Amino acid sequence: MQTIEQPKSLTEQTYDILLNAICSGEFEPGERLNQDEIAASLKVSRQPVNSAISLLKANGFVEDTGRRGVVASPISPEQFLSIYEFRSAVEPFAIRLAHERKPADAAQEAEMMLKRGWEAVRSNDPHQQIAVDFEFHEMIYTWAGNDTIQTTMRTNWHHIRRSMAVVVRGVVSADTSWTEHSRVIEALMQGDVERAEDEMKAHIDRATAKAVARLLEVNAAPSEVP
Amino acid sequence: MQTIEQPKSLTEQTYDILLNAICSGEFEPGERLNQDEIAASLKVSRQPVNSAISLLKANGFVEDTGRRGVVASPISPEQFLSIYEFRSAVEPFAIRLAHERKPADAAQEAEMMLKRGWEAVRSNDPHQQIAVDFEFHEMIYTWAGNDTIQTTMRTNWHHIRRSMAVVVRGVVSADTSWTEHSRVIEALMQGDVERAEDEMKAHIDRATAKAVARLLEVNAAPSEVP
DNA sequence: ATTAAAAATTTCGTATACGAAATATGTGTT
DNA sequence: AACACATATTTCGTATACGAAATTTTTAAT
Repeated sequence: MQTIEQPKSLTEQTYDILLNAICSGEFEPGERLNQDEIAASLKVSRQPVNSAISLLKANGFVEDTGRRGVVASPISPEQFLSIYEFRSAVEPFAIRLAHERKPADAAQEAEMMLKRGWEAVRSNDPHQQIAVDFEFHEMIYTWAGNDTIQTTMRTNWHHIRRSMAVVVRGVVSADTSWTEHSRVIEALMQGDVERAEDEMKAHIDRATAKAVARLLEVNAAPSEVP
Repeated sequence: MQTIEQPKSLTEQTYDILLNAICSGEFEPGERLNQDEIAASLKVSRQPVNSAISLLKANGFVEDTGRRGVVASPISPEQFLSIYEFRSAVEPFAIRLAHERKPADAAQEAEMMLKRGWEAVRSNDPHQQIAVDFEFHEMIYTWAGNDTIQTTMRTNWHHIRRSMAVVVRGVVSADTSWTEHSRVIEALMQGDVERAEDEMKAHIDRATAKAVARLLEVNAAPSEVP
């Protein structure tokens, strides 16, 4: 399943840079992406920029407007919710698989991860918190040994990250999140799959609830008129 | 969530054509994709071909070889299994959502779909059977009203289709499949979610078992020596 | 006849060029 | 001033061009 490690092409590098720019909010939802400007600022030709934009479009990070060019996709609460809903089924399933397949040193790995999680909480850096949060869940996916889960969730995560960065501006109560992560790991290490699944389900549901609350809060706030 | 309908660009058209060529087995696993040849045969320049290949790479249908260019990805039983495993969690979940959200005319729609399914079985055309099978499941995803499920599954389905066409060569006992589909719908229409979920789970598990059996059968057959 | 090195060819990634459609600017009319 | 229409400019998608790396073919040496 692993591909040969190639030095990244300009197209891929451009994709990574643009994806990050979109997810971090440098491009606001609805903002147009000008190929010439991007090419100039990255000091590449328009060719890799154009290709990268096709990739972004395929993954839903930009979209056509019916006019010229593309814009960073508007963030829809619907999409955000659909991802969380999706996770509420997939994450507990990943736990079940992880229970069956986790490696011998899973406990140590988990301990280190939880430590890093709490460090991130203390750091008060939202970007750091979002990053480590994903690493925690990715660790579970890896234990689950199912490549489809891993690939699928990685793309979804970028969408979540974007919503967090752009709409919610910051992570949603990272401290309670890591308490919940700990509970999941505890149950999993004790071999109690049912409880581990339930804890994960509860974790996702609580995260959803909080995220939705923030979303409504932000949407309720009056937006400036141009 | 729906994007504005644009007349498809050459890049997108090329992507669709190549994806289909790969999934139908016109390009065998491991076979190289020559950009010049493809461009010439489609009567376009190499530019859209190059872009399309980037898209295929991102979705795992072709991969780098460490040498020049890309090849149609080898089909790994692992990937095939990982998709089925994934489905065994997602499909029952889609049923649960569909139960809550299916439209008023779901019953009629289902009836027509089942009818088409049986027609496909009678037709004895594997391509037709694979296509209608997907349509059935896609109908459920649509009822489920979760765009992430729909998008994710569409890509996965191409991978499944490819395995079917290239490795398994034909659909796996389509007739029992539609008996199972009928059972799912019956339970769903009676409002018995639990049973509908179980039937769907059983359906996927049986499909997996059959596909795996075919896979082993094919792999066991001695391959010709060059 | 093998093998090694050199030269020629292929083929990719990326840059540049071009035409068309979309958008912006200007000009004239009322 | 407000609008209609013409003209200029921008910007995209795609074609073509170019340089470099990979691959094949040729040539030369043992």
